[in-house]
Amino acid sequence: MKNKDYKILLVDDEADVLDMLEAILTKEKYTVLRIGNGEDALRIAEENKPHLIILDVMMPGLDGIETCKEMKTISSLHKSIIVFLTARGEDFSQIAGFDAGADDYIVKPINPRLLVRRVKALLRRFTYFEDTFDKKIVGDIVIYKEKYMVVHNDEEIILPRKEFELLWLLVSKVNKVFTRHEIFSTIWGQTLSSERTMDVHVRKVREKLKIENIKTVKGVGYKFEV
Amino acid sequence: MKNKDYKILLVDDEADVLDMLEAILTKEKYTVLRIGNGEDALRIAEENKPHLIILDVMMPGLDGIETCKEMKTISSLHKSIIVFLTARGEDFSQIAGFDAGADDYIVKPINPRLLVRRVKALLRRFTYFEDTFDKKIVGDIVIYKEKYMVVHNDEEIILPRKEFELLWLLVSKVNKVFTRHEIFSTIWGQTLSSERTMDVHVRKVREKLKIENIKTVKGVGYKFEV
DNA sequence: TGTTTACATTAAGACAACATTAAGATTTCA
DNA sequence: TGAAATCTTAATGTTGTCTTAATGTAAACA
Repeated sequence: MKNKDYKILLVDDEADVLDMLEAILTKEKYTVLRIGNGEDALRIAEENKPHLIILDVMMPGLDGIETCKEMKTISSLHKSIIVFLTARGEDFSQIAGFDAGADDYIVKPINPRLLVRRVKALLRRFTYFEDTFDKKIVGDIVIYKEKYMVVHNDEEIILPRKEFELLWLLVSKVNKVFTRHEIFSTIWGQTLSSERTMDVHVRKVREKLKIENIKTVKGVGYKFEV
Repeated sequence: MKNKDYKILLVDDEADVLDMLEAILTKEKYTVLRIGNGEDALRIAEENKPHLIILDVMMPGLDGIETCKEMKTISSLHKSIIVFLTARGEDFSQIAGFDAGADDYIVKPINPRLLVRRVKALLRRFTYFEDTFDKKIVGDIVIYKEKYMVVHNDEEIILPRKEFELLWLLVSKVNKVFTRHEIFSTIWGQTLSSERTMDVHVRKVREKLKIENIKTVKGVGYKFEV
C-alpha cells in the first residue's frame, strides 16, 4: 500500500494549522482531507473512512473529545486511527483524550519531521489488516470501490477510472437498464463527440472481467443482469 | 420502498434495550419485531424474513454470535442484514462477530440519531435486490419499465424498444382507446410512410406476450383492455 | 351477397444501432 | 520529461430491429 492510498482527515478550526499539516502530508503523497469543525468532520469521516484522523482538541462547537467519542460509535470508523492535536502542557485533555478512545496525540507547535514519522508509524498498523475497504458483492464478482478493483474467480482486476465508474453505475441498480443518455451524462457529462466511446468502454469491462452479465438493450442502453 | 415495508427484528434479553430500540425505530415507521432470546429469534426470523436483524452479543442461552452463525445457515435469510449490539470496548466480540458473518455492529449506549442513520444506510443495500423496482401490474402481466421487461406466467420477456414503448403507452391508460394518430405521433413522431408499420408492432407484442388484452377498435385505434 | 374498407399476417430487405479493432491523442506517474 | 497506461476517435463488421410490400381476412355497408 502506497502513501497515496492512505486517507488522512485533518480537523481544526484554525486554517493556518490545517495549511501546515496539509503541506507536510501532501508532500509525503498522503491523500489529505481537511475540515474546519467537528460536526462536518463526522459526516466527512463516515463518507470517506479515513485511515487516520487528526483532531484538534480545542474547537468551537463540537470539540475534539466529543467528536472523537461520536466517531467511536460509528462502526465503519472502527479501524480509523484517531490522533489528538493539543497544545503543549494540556495534560488534562491528553488524558480525557485517551478516555475518549484516541490512539495517540501530537503536541503543538508541530515539528514536521516528527509528524511524518509519527503518522508513518501509526499507519503501519494498516499493513496488518489490509481489508479495511468497502466491498459490494454482485453475482459472482466482488467490487472494491476505493481500490477501483474487482475480484472474479480469485483474480484481482484493477479497472481504470472510466471503466470502473461504468461498472459501478450499472451495478448501482442491478437489472435496471440505464439509457445511453443516462450513462453519458453520469460518466462523461454530455460533452462527447463519438457515440462509440461508450461501446469501447463496455467492451473493455466485459473483456477484462470475463463476465456475461452486462447486457445490451438495443435502442435503449445497457444493464448489469444477475 | 417505504420504511414501513422494511422489517427489523430486534433480539435482546434486556427488555429496556428492546424498548428503546423499538421506540426509535417505530418512530421512523419501520416494522419492528422483538424477541428476548436467540432460540426464538431463529424461529421468528425464518418465519418473517426480516430485512435487518439487530442481535445483542451477550445473551443467556444462545448468544449473539451463535445465533448469527445459525442464521447464516438458513438460506431464506441469506439476504437479511445482521448487526450486532455490543458494549463499548468489547473488541473481541466485534471480531468474532464479523467472523460469524455480521455486516456491522452498533455500540451501546445507543445514540438514537446515529442508530437511525446507520439503519437507513444498511437498508439501502436492498436497492440491489429485485423488489425495489417499480412495477405495473395490468391484467396478468407485470411490466418493469426500468428493466424494459414484461413478466407473464413466470416468463420474462424482453421487448425491443418500439414494441415496449407501444405497450407502455397503451398500458399508461388501461381501457382507453388510443387513436392510430396518437400512437403514431407518440412513438414514431408523425413521419412514417407505411400505415402498416404499427399493425406489425401490435402483432409482435400480442405474439410475444401471448395475451388477448390488446384490442383493435376499427376505424379508431387500439386499447389495452382488462 | 358482393364490394369496400380497415386491419392482420407474413416474409424479406433496409437500416440503425451496436461490436470490434486498431491507431492516434491524451493523461498519468515515476 | 518520457514511457506507459488510459481515453478517444475513426473505420469497418455484425446483428437485431424496423419497415416495407404483397397478400389474406373480417367487419361494414349498400
